Amino acid sequence: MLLLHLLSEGEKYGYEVASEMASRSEGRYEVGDGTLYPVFYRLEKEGWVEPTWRPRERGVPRKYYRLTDEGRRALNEAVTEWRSFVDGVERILTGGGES
Amino acid sequence: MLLLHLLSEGEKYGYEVASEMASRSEGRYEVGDGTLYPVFYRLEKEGWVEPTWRPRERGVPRKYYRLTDEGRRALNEAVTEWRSFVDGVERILTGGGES
DNA sequence: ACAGGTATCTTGTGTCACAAGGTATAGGGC
DNA sequence: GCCCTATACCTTGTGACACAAGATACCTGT
Repeated sequence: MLLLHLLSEGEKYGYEVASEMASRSEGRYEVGDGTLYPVFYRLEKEGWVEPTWRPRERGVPRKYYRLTDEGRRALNEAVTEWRSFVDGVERILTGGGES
Repeated sequence: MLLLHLLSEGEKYGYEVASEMASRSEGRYEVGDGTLYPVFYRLEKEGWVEPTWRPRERGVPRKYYRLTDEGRRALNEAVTEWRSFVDGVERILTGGGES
């Protein structure tokens, strides 16, 4: 979901997303690349993102991912589901418990 | 965390907790017993809960779990961590993204 | 030359949620 | 008496996944 969201801001490549996750979360969500790339593959398999290799004059080529329309739908759905989940947990957590 | 919280309301047994999860969440978190019991074992191994077998005049005996002081500390810590996590996700989710 | 940052990918490990199956007791319907 | 359902506990196997570690390759600064 977070990956899809970051891509909704525009085409990005893996390393960039990883850096953004780390900086935006102030170092609390340092997702390693060994975790990141498999997630991209899953999203691609679902048809939610589309990769494009962009060679550069200098440096190794970058694989940019673009969010598809399907992906945007999936993102909205995922966010709704996430918020519902959080609400549910909070309802159990605040329901009658003392501590 | 949810298990610990439910036990913080008083000694409970497995089947009871599963039912409460389902009813409180209005059927959205139906955790099966094949999931539940292993969780109890993990909590017990950490010293956060303590089981007591209570035989009944009728029916199979029930295994009640009680939250320890250690468990109460762990619960508070887990809730704090959970809220921090949710805040972090929300920060990424609302930070500059259009949809 | 070499160290460190950029950039992608693969493999192996351990954890865990869940489904499915097993055991046992009790009550209700036929 | 017999089956079905509900209660109540437990175990095993499967599949998914997060993560660490390692591999490859290019570029920059010292």
